[in-house]
Amino acid sequence: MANITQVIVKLGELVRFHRNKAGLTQIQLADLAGVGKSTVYDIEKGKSTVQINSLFAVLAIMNIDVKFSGPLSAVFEKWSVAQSSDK
Amino acid sequence: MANITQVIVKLGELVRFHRNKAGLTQIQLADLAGVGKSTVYDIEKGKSTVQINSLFAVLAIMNIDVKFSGPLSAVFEKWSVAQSSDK
DNA sequence: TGAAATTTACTGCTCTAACAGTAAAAATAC
DNA sequence: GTATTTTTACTGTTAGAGCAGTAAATTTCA
Repeated sequence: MANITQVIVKLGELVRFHRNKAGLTQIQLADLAGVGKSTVYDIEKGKSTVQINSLFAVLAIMNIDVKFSGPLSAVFEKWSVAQSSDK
Repeated sequence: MANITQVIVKLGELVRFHRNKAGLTQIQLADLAGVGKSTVYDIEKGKSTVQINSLFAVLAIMNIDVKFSGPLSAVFEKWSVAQSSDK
């Protein structure tokens, strides 16, 4: 699953699946997420140029969690908390 | 970590952290990812309107994995494979 | 089957993301 | 300390995302 396009398409399918199970229409989800109906359609269709705020707004409504993990995630997490306690 | 803005800001910090550890400048990363230098800057700054293809291209270079998980992810996975074996 | 609801696929319009270029600010190296 | 690199923060331009409206295609359901 390296290909970016495939990830986005799969993500769209995941959104649609959750929306259907939730019994929502695209328009209803769009209204809830505060985006246009075309945007929901684009996301489900796997359009790669949607903006992350639109995507994340939709994901939040569907309770779909996003997790990013790099090879240095653990190190970053420690560094991150150290940063916030700096003066 | 519910707030979308916070997630995006944190993501930008994660990218910057990985980039620094990799010893790359923003321009080098931008060239590798095939995006403009401003886009890398925007991502690291936590701009919420970057497009997912730009973001994912950068994440791929940094070997940062993206995982989406909703309450129905397991069900979706089964449904997904069932779909692909349909005629 | 046929009617209603939903999705798909267009439309034009507006707004802005992406971009390279540049310059100032900050960080790093010497 | 100064010079160099890098980052930050602007610019104007261009391409296209977002959007509501609409209509056709599809699905749902009685």
